[in-house]
Amino acid sequence: MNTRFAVATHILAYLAHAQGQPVSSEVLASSVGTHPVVVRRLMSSLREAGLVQSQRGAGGGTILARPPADITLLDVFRAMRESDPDIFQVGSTNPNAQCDLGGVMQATLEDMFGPAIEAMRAALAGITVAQVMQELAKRLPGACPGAAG
Amino acid sequence: MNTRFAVATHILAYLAHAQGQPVSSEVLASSVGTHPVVVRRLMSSLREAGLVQSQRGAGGGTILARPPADITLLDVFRAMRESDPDIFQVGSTNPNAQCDLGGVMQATLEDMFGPAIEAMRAALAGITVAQVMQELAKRLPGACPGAAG
DNA sequence: GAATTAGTAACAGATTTGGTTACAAATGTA
DNA sequence: TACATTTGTAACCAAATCTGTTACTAATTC
Repeated sequence: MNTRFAVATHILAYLAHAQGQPVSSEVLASSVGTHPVVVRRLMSSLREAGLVQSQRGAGGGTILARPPADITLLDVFRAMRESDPDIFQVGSTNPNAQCDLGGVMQATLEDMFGPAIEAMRAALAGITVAQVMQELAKRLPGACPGAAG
Repeated sequence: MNTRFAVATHILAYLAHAQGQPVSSEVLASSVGTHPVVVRRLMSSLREAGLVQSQRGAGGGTILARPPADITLLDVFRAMRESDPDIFQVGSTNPNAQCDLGGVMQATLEDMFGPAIEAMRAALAGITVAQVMQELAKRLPGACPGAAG
């Protein structure tokens, strides 16, 4: 899900840069360096999460559903988690049934992990797509004529 | 790596509970609910990370290489990362070569992710195996006679 | 020398992932 | 209406990964 998260953020930054102009999956795929269907597949998650809106047909494409400053990396992260719901869920295998250490271990780890996960969430929630776009713009001083990628 | 992390922590808590008595991979596997070879495989990482020491032969097994209070979940996390070095590395696919957005995007995301990762690391570093063991003991009031699992 | 235990290679099965093709549905345009 | 464009989605393949397992070697104790 590394790549999914990176690609999703890439896409959102691109859409932010497009300022409301619909962008096709083909253009996005070209920028990201993947197949348009991969982009559309990923877009499904972003759409379900309410981060983007798509329109079919000629001249169609995808736009941001909210201002870039109102979309945080935590939103993106959550959107990606839809299809991968337990990244941070401490996985238990099939522990000894005679004693309940397995279940207790899982619950314990989840509890002890809690603060770590919360810390990460808080940090992610502090970064917006607008910030990512700005940071990108800083590092790409006109290198890509007319497009974010 | 969810399960690997959980199993590793499970093992370390067990070893902490054993208080210096070597524990065989068979016993650990039984507690975790997996195959002894899986345990030994995982133990390789823990050994390389300097968290445990093993001894072959009759009466052999594995013991903690340090006091449980000196082993944090961050240590465990790092040990697991050995074989999975880029969990937090923002993966780039194969972005458009014409403009360098791909590389810039990766670098940017890594930078913006940095604080989030640091926050998580700090939280993990604040939890020791001794604490996990204590927490487990609290929740297992004598349920498992003579062993942690 | 026998028994026990770790270390490790090798393999099978299941799952996941990314890329691809294919096609239906929607939408704008001539 | 007919056509081109674009999304939505299913299906499939190849590659990678992970877990469990077998098998064997090396080390250590008795």
